Amino acid sequence: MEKSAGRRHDGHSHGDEELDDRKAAILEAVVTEYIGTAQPVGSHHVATAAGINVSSATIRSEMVALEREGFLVQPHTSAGRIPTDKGYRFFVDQLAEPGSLGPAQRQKVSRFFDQVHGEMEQMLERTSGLLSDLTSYASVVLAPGHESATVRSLQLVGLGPRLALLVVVLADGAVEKRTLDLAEEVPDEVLATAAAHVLGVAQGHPLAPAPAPAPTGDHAVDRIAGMAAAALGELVADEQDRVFVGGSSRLAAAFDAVETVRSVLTILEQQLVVVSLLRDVLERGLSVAIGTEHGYESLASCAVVVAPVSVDGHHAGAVGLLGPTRMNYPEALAAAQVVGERLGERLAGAAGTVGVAAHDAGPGTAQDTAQDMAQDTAEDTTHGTGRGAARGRRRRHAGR
Amino acid sequence: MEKSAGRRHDGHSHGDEELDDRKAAILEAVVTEYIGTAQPVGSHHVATAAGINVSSATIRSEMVALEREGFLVQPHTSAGRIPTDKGYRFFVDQLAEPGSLGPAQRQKVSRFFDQVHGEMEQMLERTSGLLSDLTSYASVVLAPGHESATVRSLQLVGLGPRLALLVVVLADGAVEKRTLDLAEEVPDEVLATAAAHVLGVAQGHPLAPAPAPAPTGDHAVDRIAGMAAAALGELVADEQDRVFVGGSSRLAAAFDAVETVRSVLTILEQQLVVVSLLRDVLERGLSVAIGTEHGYESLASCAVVVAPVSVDGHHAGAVGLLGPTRMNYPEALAAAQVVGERLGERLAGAAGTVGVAAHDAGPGTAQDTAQDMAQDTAEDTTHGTGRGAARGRRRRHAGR
DNA sequence: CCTGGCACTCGGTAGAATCGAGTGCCAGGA
DNA sequence: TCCTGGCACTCGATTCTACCGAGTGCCAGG
Repeated sequence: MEKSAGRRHDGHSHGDEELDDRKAAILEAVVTEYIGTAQPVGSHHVATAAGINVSSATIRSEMVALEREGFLVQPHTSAGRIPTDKGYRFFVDQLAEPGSLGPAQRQKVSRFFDQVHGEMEQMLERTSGLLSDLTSYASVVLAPGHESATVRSLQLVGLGPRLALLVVVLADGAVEKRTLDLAEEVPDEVLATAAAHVLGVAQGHPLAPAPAPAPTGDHAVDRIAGMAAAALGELVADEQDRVFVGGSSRLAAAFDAVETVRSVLTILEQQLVVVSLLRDVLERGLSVAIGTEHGYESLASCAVVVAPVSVDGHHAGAVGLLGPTRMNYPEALAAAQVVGERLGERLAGAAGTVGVAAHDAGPGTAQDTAQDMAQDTAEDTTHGTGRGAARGRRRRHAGR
Repeated sequence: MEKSAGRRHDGHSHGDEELDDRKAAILEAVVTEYIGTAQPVGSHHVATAAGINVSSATIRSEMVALEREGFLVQPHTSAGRIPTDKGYRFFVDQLAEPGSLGPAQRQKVSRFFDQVHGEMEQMLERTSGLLSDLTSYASVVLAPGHESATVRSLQLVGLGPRLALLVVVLADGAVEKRTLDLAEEVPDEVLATAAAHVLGVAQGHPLAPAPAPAPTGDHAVDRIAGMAAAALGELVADEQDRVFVGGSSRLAAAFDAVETVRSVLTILEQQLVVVSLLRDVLERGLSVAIGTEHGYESLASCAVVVAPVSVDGHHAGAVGLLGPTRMNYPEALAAAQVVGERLGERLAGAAGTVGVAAHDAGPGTAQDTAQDMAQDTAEDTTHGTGRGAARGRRRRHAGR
């Protein structure tokens, strides 16, 4: 082992190695084939792939090199090759064509966003269903936090003799609530006065821990106002990250080991984990995390595709896809990208000026929108690492 | 086949047949063993089971009869027996001892309900996690509908120039909201007036389609009031059934065929189906639906255990468990029963007088509560059919 | 009516044989 | 120097056989 005559065009060998065109083509063929069939790919298959014009023997020797460099592995001697995580990574960064959605899918998306209605929670939930439908992978939608949304309205509603509900409406349309145990009977007028008082302090500011309410003369009012103010603070801690998971049944189809399915489902159930997973990946500027690139052991056989949802320029949540490492990256990336974008537009519209979009837009309109979207996708899709990945490289075998 | 000398003590033979004690004991042994091991049970195993004092040969002949009558099946000749759905049904109705939770589990429940806090959605979600933890099955919590809850407060909050949010607070503490596209700019005062106007009509009544608001003089107010009233009607249709599913990863452990897992997960994702499933089962007065007893093909290998959640005497939602037909019925029934009851109490408390329970109740208190609960369970648990199932029958092998 | 005994069934396991996809290597040729 | 066809070899998957043993149905005797 460690044959001395290593074939490196490049001096350094950490991570983002270069591969000559032929190796790259072979790697691409292997990945593509394996994604499709889930079977180890042999040299012969690669030789017959489009765009490759060398014999299987040559391919074999190249494969040996690719294996030595960590892009491929053999499950056992005398079997075909399987891509490693590193192999997938190279594929995603350097090889995969942007890939746009098929027309049917594009139409699905357009139709969805034309027709979806209802409040944010419902919309996000359905969006996750859409993503999962488009791709056949499990999907995750991370709701935008309300960190920056300011308080628009605040109300105290009496529910029982000693029970009241604090209802806060934020500028982005979110409604938060919290029951307050008043400990003694409080007349409605006091509730109203206290609410008005707290609103005076909080209005226009984002939800934040306990903005101290200035004391009035009235003891009862002050007490209630204090409680409400404290509850405001708890609200922000309480319900900040909401996650919507869709299509978890797809996981069962994607993995054949029932144990894998179980462990992945377990992760998906822990919303905290899902949130930090998506956050981590996004923060590192990635849109794809393959295998062990994120830190979660039980997701070692999974890949995660994430796309940000931006409303008016700044990040507000994210959409993600969770599938096997042998997922169809181009498609998944395109789907996440498009849905994330459209969702962002939609959210901006809802909170801003446009309001609920016209239902039943005619087929003509839908068509146009789909066209725009296809454009966007083909041009803008940037998938890959944040570390200045070379873009627009290579485009062999032009004709599929 | 169709041996003429059928051994029926009883004349009629539809559904709820009687079994003599020995057959019943054998059936019970088979079910118990199979639930534990998931392996076909042979006559020898049954013979060594507690409470059975006949030879394996005798058991074999009894088993033949049980098979002929449809309580057992053989996967193939020369294998042990497996209970049929009918076998499980008999077991649940006639044989299974009520079964209470173990002390550790009881404590878990008590602790949970002592500590849980936050708003209803969050509580229900966690409750479903609790149930699933207790039993290792997937759990479903059906949120109480707001059909009977009356409107307490109604507010229109301006979000943008032509956008407002209708916020309705119901007497049970639920908050419903809906964005309204106002089509033109409307000053806040008009929104407030319109809201007050609609509230005058709707307050104290349950949410219902379009309670027509009487016209005032002001055209703008009337227009907004009309929109708000219409939105009220849509609210009731929109968000009526909320379902919380927990522990779906348990399904992967319960079934070994990945295809089964997939199809069950698919069902769980369709909330409508889950809702009507639980409803159906409850309506038929059952607390258990085994195999094909409910109509859903893809759940043929599942059993569903349901317990009602009643708040102040009337039904308000339900809790359910979904597992393989070879589930541990006594335990599942007890868990669902207890959690359903406690959840009901808790909900009644939240909407009524008690308010948020004291946190950090000392171990003494928790202990007492657990005791009460155990009592309740042992005495009251009625699991079985609505068709006047004979209760308190049979109790062989007293000493376990 | 129960029981021990007996012949029989048949799924599951183990081992041997076979198949074939795929490999590594090498000598010959462009 | 690099590619290619050829060849021996590996080894998982498949098939076949034998065999074990859990479990059965049946029957004669208690």
